[in-house]
Amino acid sequence: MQITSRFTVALHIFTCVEYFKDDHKVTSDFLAGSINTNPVIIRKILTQLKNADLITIARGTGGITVNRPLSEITFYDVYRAIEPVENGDLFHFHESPNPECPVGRNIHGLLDGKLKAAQGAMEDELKKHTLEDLKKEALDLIASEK
Amino acid sequence: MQITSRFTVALHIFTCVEYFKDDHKVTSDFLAGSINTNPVIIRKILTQLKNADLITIARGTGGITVNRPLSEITFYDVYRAIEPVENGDLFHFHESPNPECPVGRNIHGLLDGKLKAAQGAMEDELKKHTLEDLKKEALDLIASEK
DNA sequence: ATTCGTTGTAACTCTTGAAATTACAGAATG
DNA sequence: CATTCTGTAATTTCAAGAGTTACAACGAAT
Repeated sequence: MQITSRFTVALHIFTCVEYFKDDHKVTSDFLAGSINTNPVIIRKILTQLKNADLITIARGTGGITVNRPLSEITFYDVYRAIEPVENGDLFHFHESPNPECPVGRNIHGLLDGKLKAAQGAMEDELKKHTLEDLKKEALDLIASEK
Repeated sequence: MQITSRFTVALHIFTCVEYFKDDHKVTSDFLAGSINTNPVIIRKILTQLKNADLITIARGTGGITVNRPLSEITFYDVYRAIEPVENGDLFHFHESPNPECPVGRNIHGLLDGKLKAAQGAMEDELKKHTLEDLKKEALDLIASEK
């Protein structure tokens, strides 16, 4: 199983908002065009980002405002906003090992810490990158195209 | 989305094999009892572990042999054997961003490295633990129960 | 050689979740 | 109040995990 593409879509959204905010009104329709998906998908993701207090959305007129300086929003913040995964666990444990088996009743205790550590390592890596980095790199990369 | 429980089941299997090998014949039925699932599920996972050359399975008589010293099998080896995830990518990227959009045609280049790094951090953490560690900790923990 | 206990696998169901789509009500602005 | 968006419900499609049944293939013991 993979982590949903809504996460990369969310990062794509932020990049578009920054890149286009002075030239176009950035609506869900506009974003859907760049990302090549359905506007409703975009709106659902925007709602998640809004619920996480990362952005503000203007109704009627349309338009997205980022609530914090880009340098203070990490990939992890976006990841958490998007992944409503069951109590945040990356690894899905088999539900009901047999408590009458010595291995079965201890397997959780044996593995939980290690799995959490692996998940934590991934998340810490996501914390290293901010939307500010992403914006800068995007501008550089697009500039170098020409 | 979460990583399939087949991974924790696989680790459970290895622990059982080591813990019970002198007392019981460890068959897929026996394992299914400890893990509390269906024997066919176990057999499918065993087949994956066999294909990864981690174990040998005796037909007819039943029984599982680990092919390498436990200290030379890491959690990552088991993870790779179990997760047949599309070209090994943890993060699922949205398929077809618009190539006519400057952001759309560059988003992959911008994110791929960072996502790989995050995945790599998680995998490196899994590489730190071997089945030998798991066996020892299991024996300790079960001994401390009494 | 036959029987018996296992494994290997196909086929099917059930459930869940992502993604996409349609439709329309609600809100803001000119 | 008309226009332009967002918010959201309802529905469909698709893929994958997990579980189950059924049975063929295999190996060892008697």
